[in-house]
Amino acid sequence: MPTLKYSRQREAVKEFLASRIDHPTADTVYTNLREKFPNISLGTVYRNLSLLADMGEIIKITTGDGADRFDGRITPHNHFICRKCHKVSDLEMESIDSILGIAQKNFPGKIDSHVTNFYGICGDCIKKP
Amino acid sequence: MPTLKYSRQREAVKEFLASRIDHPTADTVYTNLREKFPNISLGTVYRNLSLLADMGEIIKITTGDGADRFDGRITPHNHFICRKCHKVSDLEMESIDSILGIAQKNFPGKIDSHVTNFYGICGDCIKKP
DNA sequence: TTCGTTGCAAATGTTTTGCACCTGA
DNA sequence: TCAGGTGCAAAACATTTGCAACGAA
Repeated sequence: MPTLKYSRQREAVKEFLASRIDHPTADTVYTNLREKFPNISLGTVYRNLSLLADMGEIIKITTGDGADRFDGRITPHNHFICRKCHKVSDLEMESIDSILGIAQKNFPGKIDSHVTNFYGICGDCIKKP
Repeated sequence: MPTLKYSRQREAVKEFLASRIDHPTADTVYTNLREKFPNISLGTVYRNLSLLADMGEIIKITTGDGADRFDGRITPHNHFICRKCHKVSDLEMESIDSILGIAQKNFPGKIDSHVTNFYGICGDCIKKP
């Protein structure tokens, strides 16, 4: 692996994600960064998102519903995806990492992590008709 | 929603998935069904996979690693994805649905389900260098 | 100077869709 | 008959990549 070099664009991607509590797609990151870097390209955004995710400085969220989303919050937490408005929310909940032990029983490989996404109707959508 | 009509192709898609314990992609389904239906199109395969998944007769698995996969087994279970060979396996484990209650605490919406994928190194890859 | 990074555009891989024809009920 | 299903090809998306120019160390 090559040594990373500083880049304004990469810093801006990270900073932008840290400033948001929603979970932007690559395209949203791109659109917003264009204000500060009018010439930034989508390829650069994808390259940096991928690098940052590999380094563990951001989290990539795959919902299976359109484009991947990215999260600047890296403390362990889970996500909720609304079936109606497709919004992704952070869940404030106690750790469920004990499910790793449950899954590991009788399994011949080595399980080291899990990704759990919860689904349902979000608080906002419940109120609407 | 329109009334479904019988179709040989849809039956064959369902039957093919029921016959496999791995978790084929749409393209794998397509390639295999071509033996029985030389003119079947990828579009038809996708349309039927999508229909069957909506009806709950098969499960769509999004791993975030290449194409989606499909599972003909619909009894509740979880999946393991190997970081090395990217194989998807069924996990035989006790229910972890109690995490729904944990997630629901302090959450304003209505959580009705979860998808949990486990990651690590599978039994086969552990043996290899 | 060196080598990672960027912008641009083209390419890739996956999935969806428009349309004319076919088929089950 | 008629609404749903199919094959084919084109389109739509999301993401990746080749390359020449740029910029940090």
